[in-house]
Amino acid sequence: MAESTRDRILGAALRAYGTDGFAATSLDALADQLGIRKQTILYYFPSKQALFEAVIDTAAVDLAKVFEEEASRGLTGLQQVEAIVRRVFRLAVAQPELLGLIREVTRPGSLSADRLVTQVAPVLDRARAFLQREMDAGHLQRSDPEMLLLSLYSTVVGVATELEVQRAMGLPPTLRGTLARRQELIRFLRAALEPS
Amino acid sequence: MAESTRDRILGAALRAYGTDGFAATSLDALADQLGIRKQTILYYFPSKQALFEAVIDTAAVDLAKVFEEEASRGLTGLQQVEAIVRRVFRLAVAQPELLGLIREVTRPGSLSADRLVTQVAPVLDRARAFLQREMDAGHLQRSDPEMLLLSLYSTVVGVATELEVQRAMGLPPTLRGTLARRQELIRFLRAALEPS
DNA sequence: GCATCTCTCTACCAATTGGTAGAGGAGCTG
DNA sequence: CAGCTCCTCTACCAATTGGTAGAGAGATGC
Repeated sequence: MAESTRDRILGAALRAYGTDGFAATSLDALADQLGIRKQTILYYFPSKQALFEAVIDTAAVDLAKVFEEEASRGLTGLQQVEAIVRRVFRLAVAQPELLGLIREVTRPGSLSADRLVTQVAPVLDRARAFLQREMDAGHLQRSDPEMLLLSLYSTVVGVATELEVQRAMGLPPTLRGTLARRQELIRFLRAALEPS
Repeated sequence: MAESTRDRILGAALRAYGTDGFAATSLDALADQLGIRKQTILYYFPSKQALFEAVIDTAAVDLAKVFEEEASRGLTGLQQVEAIVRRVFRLAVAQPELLGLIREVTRPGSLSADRLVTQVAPVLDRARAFLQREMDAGHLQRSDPEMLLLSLYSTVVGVATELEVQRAMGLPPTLRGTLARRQELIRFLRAALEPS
């Protein structure tokens, strides 16, 4: 069965909001892109805001699934961290708009941040518990797991999504360049996390 | 002498663009905020886009000055890195909209990224040279300076600006919380950069 | 065959958008 | 005083915005 209209709208909206941002994307532009009328969008989603929230919800589910999947392999210490980093990079290449949406939603003062955040909270809890456990087991250098998690988040998402900054530094936006960056990031993280 | 109208406009625009984003900020809203008419803004800046570019230009100058100032103290290795981190955090507290603007401008696919980026390029060059030099001198763990710089950038700016993610993790957005985060980040970076 | 439900459309609308044209006041210069 | 520049304003405008009302087409159920 072909993709339903509703799903096509959600997909296009995710791409647009995750790339150009919510405010910069009009319903008309979205509809044009899909070859439908704006009123069709408003049939499925009662308002632009409601569409945004639906996009966030589906993105949250997708993200949670990705991480849940990657975390349930039972790896330990740095191996698990590396696996997650690789997964995030795969996501950044395959679905950059998903990480772009996170960036959009987590803008300081965002009203919709809670919506994403409460749905991803279990993933964060799990991650924090993992870090704590691995520190206790001596597999990772000991520090505050909450703040370490924040540092990890910033570093990984930043390196995976800061394409313009990378261009500014003269780093090529090619697949090969991305993989090199991933490799270097893993080295950086290993140095920071390996128990001394 | 009181602040000129032009400067007041630039200041309000920086705050608005750096917080709500370019697309979400109308000239009318900006004018209301300043107690003037939109046409006064258009007298000083021929278009909304031109205003944005002027904001970027002044922000670039400010940013370059901040880093230039902090880099000219002749510190070495981790001390210099720490000093910069502290400075970025001071900026994040005193002028969050400046870092917010960076975030806005460096959005993937941004058309104005070049404008900021070419002006800050000398700072990046200097930073890269510094890292290279310090690695050669054995003050920092050896790695690719370009990619290390990207990791550093992502981590520092992320930890300093990802307020919503921090709230999501239950980290308090207080000054004390921010300082604790800075401290933890420095520890993280020290672990990653200290020569073994 | 008829009614109902689901979906997409045309036709509008009021509000807001960025931008133009030009009036008019304040202050300086001759 | 006359003329000029600098600045801020009022008065508009066309285009775009998110959203409403409701027609019509196709499938489904009785």
